[in-house]
Amino acid sequence: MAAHGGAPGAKGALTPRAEDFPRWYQEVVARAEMADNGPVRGTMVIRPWGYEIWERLQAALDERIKAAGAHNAYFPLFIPEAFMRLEAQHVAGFDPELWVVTHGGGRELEEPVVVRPTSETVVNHFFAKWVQSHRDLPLLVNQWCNVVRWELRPRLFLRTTEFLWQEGHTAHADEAGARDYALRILTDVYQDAMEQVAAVPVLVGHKTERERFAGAVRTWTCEGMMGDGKALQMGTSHELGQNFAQAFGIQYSDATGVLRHVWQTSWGASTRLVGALIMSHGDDFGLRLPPALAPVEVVVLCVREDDAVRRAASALADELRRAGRRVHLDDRTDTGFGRRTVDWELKGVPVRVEVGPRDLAQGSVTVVTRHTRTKQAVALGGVADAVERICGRAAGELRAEALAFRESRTASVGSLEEAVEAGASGFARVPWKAVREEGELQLASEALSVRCLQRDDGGLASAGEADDALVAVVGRSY
RNA sequence: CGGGCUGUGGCGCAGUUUGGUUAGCGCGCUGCGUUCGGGACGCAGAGGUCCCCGGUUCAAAUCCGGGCAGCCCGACCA
Repeated sequence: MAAHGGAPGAKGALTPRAEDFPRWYQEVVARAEMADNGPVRGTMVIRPWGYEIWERLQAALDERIKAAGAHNAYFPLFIPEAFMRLEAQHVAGFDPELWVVTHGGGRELEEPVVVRPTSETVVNHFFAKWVQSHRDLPLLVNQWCNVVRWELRPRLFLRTTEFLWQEGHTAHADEAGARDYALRILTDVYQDAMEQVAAVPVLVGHKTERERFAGAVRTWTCEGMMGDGKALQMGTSHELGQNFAQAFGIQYSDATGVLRHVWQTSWGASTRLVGALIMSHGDDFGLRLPPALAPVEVVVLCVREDDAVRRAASALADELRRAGRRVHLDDRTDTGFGRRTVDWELKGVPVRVEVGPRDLAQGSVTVVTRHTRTKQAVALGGVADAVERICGRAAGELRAEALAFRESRTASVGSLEEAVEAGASGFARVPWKAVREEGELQLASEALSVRCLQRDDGGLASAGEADDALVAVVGRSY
């Protein structure tokens, strides 16, 4: 680690990741002031530091979703229970997770109302109304909202009863149109935002029948590896075929006047991504944020109470702001220097500029890079450049580190037995032929699952390509 | 829903076995002062239905009965 590391084992330090990863995670969430448990079991209060990170992720996704041609809309929280029952697999998939409102206005409702676990059904109810002609297609809609699902074992950001997400719903004239769009969302929206913005490398592929979304014909997924070697599903894009179109009667007249059912997709990514960020990049000192997602990119810290220090720090903060950075000036005099540095480190602020009398005597300041925890003396005139350089490199370095970690924990094997062994600490790449449905059952008994199927070179299967030629990525998961 | 464990200031815990004054400790919080180059220190404070209900007893955080809640591990999920 860095030569200037904090006192190891200092009271109040985080539990080391290697000692107890889940505990480390909880402590980071609490002490970086990202979230709290809500009063109703499984609910989550997202605090400003966590929410601002989400807002930046959201902006990155929203921008890409719009670039893919979809428009935002909003559908209601409440869904008639009858809607949920229209598509058989969908019902079966979600039934155990539903929250149902039975009372309103002090009376029992004649027809219970479901709190949306996803909006598939309401959206399609309206698609049936809006789609009449081939000229109405493709219809590309996205919504940002909360959804609610019964959860047995909640964990902040990763799995909560209520969470925030984006759900896209589209209708296309033909199968290829739907399929291409689902893939476009997977790679151009999800994979790109995760790798380029969140700096989390992901594997892309499709789910096995067992892991597929209820009602989909194919589920595409982005899977990341967290700091403990477990997989996290970070975004999914579904080809729905005509399942919902038939259940909801979504039809259009084609150019020859023939009535046809549409082909559809749906896709979602949630606040779980905040958890992915924590677990991918965090270290024993707390969060490490890629600058693009950091609520504060640079904190300018006065080492001690001193007029010259304060003036210099304030001037530097202004200069950095003018350079377009999100800057916070920490000139608190009621909290010790050590405490303040540790707090900013916990929160993952990418760059710390420490201004003290000793620095100023040299005409310089101390610039600290969070993700490497390295310090350097920088001349006052060169601070903006130094910050620019660090922020420019941080995401790439975090991504490379995460990728190297994933590769160090990934083994290519030939048999199910070997996959079980390798999957315990990371990912096992094993021919799907060696697994299949029977193998999946055995994996489940070892707390493992097939995270996705992909080509040996990491590429996506093409239309009509048999799973037999593909590789299964096996691992533990969240 | 099966197995294990725990409920004590905001958080983490001790005390319960063997009932006994005013229920402690660490962190956090408030005030004052000294501090401040990697989680500072002193002094003075605030903060409690000991999960709930009932029972035993002169006396219950502690013993008994019943309830409730939460955590961890297994079957489902973004």
